[in-house]
Amino acid sequence: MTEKKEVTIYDIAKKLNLSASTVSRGLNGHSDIRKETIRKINLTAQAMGYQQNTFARNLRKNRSNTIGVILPRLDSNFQSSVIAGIESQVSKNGFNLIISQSRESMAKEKENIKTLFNSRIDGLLISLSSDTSNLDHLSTIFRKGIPVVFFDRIKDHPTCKCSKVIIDNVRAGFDATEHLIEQGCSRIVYVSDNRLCNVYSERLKGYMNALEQYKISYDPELIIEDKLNEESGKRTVSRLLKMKNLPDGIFAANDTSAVAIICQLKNEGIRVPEDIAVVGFNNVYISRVIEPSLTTIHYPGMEMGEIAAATLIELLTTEEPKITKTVVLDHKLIVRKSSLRKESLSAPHEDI
Amino acid sequence: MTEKKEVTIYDIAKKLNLSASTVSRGLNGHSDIRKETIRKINLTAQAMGYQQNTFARNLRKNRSNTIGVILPRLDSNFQSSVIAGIESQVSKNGFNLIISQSRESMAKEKENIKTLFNSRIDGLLISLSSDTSNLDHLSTIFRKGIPVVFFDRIKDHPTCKCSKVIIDNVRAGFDATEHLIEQGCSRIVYVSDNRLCNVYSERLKGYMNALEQYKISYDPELIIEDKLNEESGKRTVSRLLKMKNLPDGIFAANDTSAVAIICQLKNEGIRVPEDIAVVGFNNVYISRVIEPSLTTIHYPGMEMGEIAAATLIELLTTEEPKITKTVVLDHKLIVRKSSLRKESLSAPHEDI
DNA sequence: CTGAAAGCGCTAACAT
DNA sequence: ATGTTAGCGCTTTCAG
Repeated sequence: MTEKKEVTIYDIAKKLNLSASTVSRGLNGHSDIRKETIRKINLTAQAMGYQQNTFARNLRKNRSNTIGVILPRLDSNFQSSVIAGIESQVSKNGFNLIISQSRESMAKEKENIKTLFNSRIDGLLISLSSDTSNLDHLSTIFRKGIPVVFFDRIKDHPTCKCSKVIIDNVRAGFDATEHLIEQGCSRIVYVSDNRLCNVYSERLKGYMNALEQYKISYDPELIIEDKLNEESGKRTVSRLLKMKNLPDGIFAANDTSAVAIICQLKNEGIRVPEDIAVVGFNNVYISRVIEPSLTTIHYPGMEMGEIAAATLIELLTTEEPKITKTVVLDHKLIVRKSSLRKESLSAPHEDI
Repeated sequence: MTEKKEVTIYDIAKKLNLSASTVSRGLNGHSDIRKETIRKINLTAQAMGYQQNTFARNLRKNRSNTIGVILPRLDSNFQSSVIAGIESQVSKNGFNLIISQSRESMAKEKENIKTLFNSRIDGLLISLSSDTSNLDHLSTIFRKGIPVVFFDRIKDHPTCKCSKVIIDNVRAGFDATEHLIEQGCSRIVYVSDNRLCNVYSERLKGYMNALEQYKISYDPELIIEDKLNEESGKRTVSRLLKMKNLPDGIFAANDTSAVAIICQLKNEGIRVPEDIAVVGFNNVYISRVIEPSLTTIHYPGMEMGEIAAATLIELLTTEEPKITKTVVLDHKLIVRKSSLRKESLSAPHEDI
């Protein structure tokens, strides 16, 4: 209830007839303190209820021991599994974590970066917002030499090379589109958010590659760009309905939009997959709940988080020279009912 | 790229021929510095790229200017809207935020508290995990006199009174159950997580009240306790199927479990709402997507977060005596298809 | 209205 | 293997 005076290393030192520096070294397990002394120090620290003052430590060491994370949204199965992966690595290595979300806005991302910079993070993990057009807002971070690892939504900086953890979005886009083609679709719509964002432009590229490989002509009308959220489904479907030739397949660059689109198609009396087959991206929980269940691309969020964090921590804990790397994780097409028009070809599977 | 020396208040002082203390005061808008001097200080601080060193400031003031948040999960529409509300208040008032999740585990919650305590948070916002049986793990927080505000999942402490932001769960449980009764259900199952948690025990109480008011006899077999997640739906349904009398209504204490239950009921060939009507709780997005759409209880997460944060900040910024309060927000029954057996009585509405 | 000086708690040369 | 000393950058009495 009352704010007692905090126990400091001086209090411990006095009690043990040692100097503060010895106590400090002991507490940090410094190698040139006697084992026995270390034991005594830890014991009395414990007994006296000593709690390290991180402000003093950070002030002195000019390090915060904290890693910042910025990602587009927290309320997503996928992104929160990334967080879980990050957290496990970060706490295992004794770092702290500050998490912030950009809500798909570059302006908010800029604010987040400012806040994290002012908190003096030692390193940054970031997955960019969909409308982030450049990395200028990271300049303070780069200028101060704070290591950055990108995951999922990345962008290259002209001069500052950073490590990245990604999937092969071109290949994934190809796989999704190819699957629709194999299911007999030939007028396939691609729905994405801002193509400034690598994941959307690369999935588009994969889509184009598939069309090309299967000799399907490309119709620019079929490329739709909107927010990929719950509200955009209606808009997208109404655009589709206005086309003279109705499409027979939709590849949506995330599950949320695929689900919203399916809901709206059903409202309009259009059958999925018979009239239009749909494929999403991310394999979030709702993709199994919707009817028909959603065919989608799965990739491992937790693992992505773990690897990104481990990569950053390595950068933070090893000596120079900083060597950067790009890790590409595997993805996988999960076939469910929303795209299955030829049951014979491939049975739906629910293994993930 | 290079780690330049940071600009300090001494650098500013030197440039302006002032003392560091004047600069410090000026930067903090202290009232007894001349307006003109303040302006000059701010201008040159800006020009020199001065960034306050929070470690030094915190060390000196023995305050972190940081608020800690602990909640059960981040990957939930509801809880992330609470976060959004918290964030808006916190940043508006110049505090920082550390967010952590307990993943419905008291052990994890204990760790979170330890971490936040070591980060020397000035105040704590917490929604308890479902299996938190007591507040012993908060003792360090209470002992140091750190203000705590509970929201949603609360528990009373024998001696330390705290402010709370909640809904009337008894009433909400009553409303949900009454609705099922009005729809002709008489064997109504109540599905919840751990009843140590106020929200679940109170919703049960509301359920009991409704049964009593409508003279429906209470059958303890119909009270089911499990985790309320995606996996538990199967278990719950298989328990129901083993009953000699199949129930005709289910009140699930959250939407996730209601959805999982509906999916499994459908798998088993049981019709919703004809055979069994279902009501959930929270009004998350998926409740609108599932077929049939889910009747549920809505309550305002964002507002809950805003009020909780504002309450804490008031505690932090005003002088003693600390006066605590309890804010009860309104909830609302959203009727959708999963419970509608008598269309005449009340049409489904989708206004939220 | 402004300045001088002390000190928050810790770590790291530099001694011994 | 341990002690001495200085200083990280800031705020805040106390003094003018």
